[in-house]
Amino acid sequence: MEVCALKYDFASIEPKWQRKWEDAKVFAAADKSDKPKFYGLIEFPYPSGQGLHVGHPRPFTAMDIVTRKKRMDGYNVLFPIGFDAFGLPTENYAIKNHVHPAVVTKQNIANFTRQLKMLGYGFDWDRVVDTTDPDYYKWTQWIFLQLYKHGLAYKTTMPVNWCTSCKCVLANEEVVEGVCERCGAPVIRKEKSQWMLKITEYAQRLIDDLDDVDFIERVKIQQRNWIGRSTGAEVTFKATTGDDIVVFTTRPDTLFGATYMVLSPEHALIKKWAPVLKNMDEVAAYQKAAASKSDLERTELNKDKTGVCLDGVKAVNPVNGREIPIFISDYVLATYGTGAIMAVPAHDDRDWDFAKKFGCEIIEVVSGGEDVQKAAFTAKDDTGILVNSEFLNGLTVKQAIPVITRWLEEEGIGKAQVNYKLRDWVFSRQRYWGEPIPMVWCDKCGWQPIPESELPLLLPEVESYEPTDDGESPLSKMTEWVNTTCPCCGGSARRETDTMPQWAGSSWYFLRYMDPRNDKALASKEALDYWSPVDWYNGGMEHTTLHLLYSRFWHKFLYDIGVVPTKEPYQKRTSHGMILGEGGEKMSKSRGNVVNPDDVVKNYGADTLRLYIMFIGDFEQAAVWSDNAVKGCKRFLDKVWNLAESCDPSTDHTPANEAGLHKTIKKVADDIEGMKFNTAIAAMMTLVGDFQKNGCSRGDMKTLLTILSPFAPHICEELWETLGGEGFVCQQSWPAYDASKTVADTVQMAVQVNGKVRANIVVPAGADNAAIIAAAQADPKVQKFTAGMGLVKSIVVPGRLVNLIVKPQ
RNA sequence: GCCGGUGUGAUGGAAUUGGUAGACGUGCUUGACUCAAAAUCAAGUGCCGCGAGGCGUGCCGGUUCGAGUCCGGCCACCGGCACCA
Repeated sequence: MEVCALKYDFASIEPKWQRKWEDAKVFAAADKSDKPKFYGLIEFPYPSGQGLHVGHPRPFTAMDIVTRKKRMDGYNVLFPIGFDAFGLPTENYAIKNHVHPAVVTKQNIANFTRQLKMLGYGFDWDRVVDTTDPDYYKWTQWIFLQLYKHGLAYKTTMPVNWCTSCKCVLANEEVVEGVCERCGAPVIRKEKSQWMLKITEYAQRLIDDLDDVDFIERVKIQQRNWIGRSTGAEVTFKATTGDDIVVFTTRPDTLFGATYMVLSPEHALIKKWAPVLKNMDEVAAYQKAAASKSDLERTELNKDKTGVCLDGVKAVNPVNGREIPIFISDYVLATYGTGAIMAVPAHDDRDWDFAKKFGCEIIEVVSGGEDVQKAAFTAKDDTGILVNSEFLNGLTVKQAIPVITRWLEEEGIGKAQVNYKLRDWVFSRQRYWGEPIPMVWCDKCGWQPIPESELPLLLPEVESYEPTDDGESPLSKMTEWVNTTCPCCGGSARRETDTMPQWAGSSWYFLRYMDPRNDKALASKEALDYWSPVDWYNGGMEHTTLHLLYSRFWHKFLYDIGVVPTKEPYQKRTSHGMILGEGGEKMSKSRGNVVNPDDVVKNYGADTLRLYIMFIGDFEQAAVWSDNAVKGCKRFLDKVWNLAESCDPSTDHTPANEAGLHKTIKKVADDIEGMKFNTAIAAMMTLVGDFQKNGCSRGDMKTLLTILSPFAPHICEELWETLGGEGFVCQQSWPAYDASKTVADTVQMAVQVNGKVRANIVVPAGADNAAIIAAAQADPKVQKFTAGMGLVKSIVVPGRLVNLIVKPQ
């Protein structure tokens, strides 16, 4: 990166104003104010050892611009920052370098703080939170206890991801395409006892309340898909052993076409049936094979259906009394619905594949498709008509579903049912660097929460941060910490040694900002009432189904127990595109295309970096970093600097600039609100071009500095001071926009003949259509195309164009 | 397979939502300044054509006085989910 000749000394100007802002506390939010409040939020960063990369400044600068504008509009603004500092990379670094993770975290936060201040963000630095601070995680633990007390936290044995090489449990996010993210070894499922949070209890509300918030549509869609609601029916089949087999189906209308059943390999009935199954050896072998399969083997790589038919038990189809075979197969998941299905091969692709392989009967019950012996007919709309289904015959699919559902209810063999793909949240990690789960196991009393008065439950010092060979948390080796007394009976008991996942601290941090030093509550009622909800939250799409969903869940719970005043935490959610390295690839150390903000600031200054990162393209789309294009923004700031030096101090008014100035005031304001930062900057570049042509007054310049200041705050403060402006430019009011000032005397209009542009004419503003058409027809270039033709029709779009439709006479 | 998104000059991207396609930036060309270079300033820059003019927003068709924008049918790339019954 080459260094341009210095036009202005950003290296001394920028720190100067950062110091002045901090000394004057211009960005501190007031706890009480007559002004309306505005709470702008960005996702707090994970303080990694690498420091900020250029991906961070995109959302940060955007929200900094928005909040600086809101202050100028007269709002009491809360724009906070903090650090989401628990997590694996820090722990791994600590293991490798034999440093305490807390020490590493402290260093990293210091470096991030330096970089964030270097970029001139208007954060309220008095409200910084750090999720690893005991004064903070005390309340994370407190929320967990409330969840437990309300029956939303429970411990259960369930299959988890297990890395065969690291011998440790992995979070879903740590499993990439079926292998361990760290070592590349295959990941299998292993039964382990885990703390779980009942997010599923909130599934419907998490869908419904999306209607009340202003989230960009793709976020809503992705959340709805992730929760995955489907409606259908539960139907009970009788087995020949007398047992009930309950299935979930979205297509109860196809019940007459159910020719076999499939249970997941883990289904509880199989154990019960073991004595009567003639091929139990084969069944057990299949179960074992399925259990040791990785997710990858079980899904993507394994399109071929496998399974075993149970020999000795059959099921009875309740609608027609027919005996049908029962299989086990791993294409039926234990964790969805009831873990059992009725198979309708004529109208389900998966069942059809299975039926073909295992020779099951395929009976058409919905007509309207191709031959069901050749392919399944799956249309759910009104194109299909029920056949071979007795009392359903002749109905469409849509009509048949309520009829059969009512029938099932009347017969007592089924009911309408809703299912969700969303699973409960696995909340345990066998790791050191996380919040200890404040629970105690007593052999007599079972799991007991520790008393709230004992919070925070501090993370103890340990010798080694590595998980044990059998995948237990490092805390399990701390016998003097683990061994404790039962809060219930006073007998000896053991502490939970698992810690919380990284998502815990980030699920409520925005509440702590409202009242960050409170030691009586996670935040005071007054602060929560005043600041809630977050007015505008911008963050990455990658957090849509994890952080964003988790924090909405916790917030709804806190609302239910009367802690927070709103059902939803965030009123508005937007999302930015990624910054890619040169060549259009993701920035990564291995590709060597990482851009360090420190270098850019050193060479061009923070204002140039801020401006460029906002000018780079559509905020919501991915954008490719270009060292070259940064220069354009530097040149623009140099021009602004030169103009301020050469502007006419004797006047505050230049008639030639008036219309452009007012148009730009409006354009920039609208574009900030609509996150179209790139076109806002383009408009200011155009205005500066006009200033260069027309000359400009000191007043013109001061107005420009005011609207440019949210984008490039340091240079604007400096020039504001030079031009004799009062106070800080960032504390000025946004300039008033006067629409009447933008009206010109004449307008240019395009003239089309038969839809093609042939000329441009200038007409007085407000000319009537007849005059415009006459002027158009009088233009020599137009006459060339209308000579000898008759005017059939004319269309006038005021201020834009006139279209003459002509035909040979 | 399902759900989203995107496709416009050499290039990053604009286009008041149906009204002059290519704003603004980069790059490139030419000129000024300079011994020279950088920086800066000025002019030019979608394609074909000397010109008049013609052609152009992934492809094919449609609606309209008028389509990048709307409708129908394809193609390509990106992101998310994925045996969810």
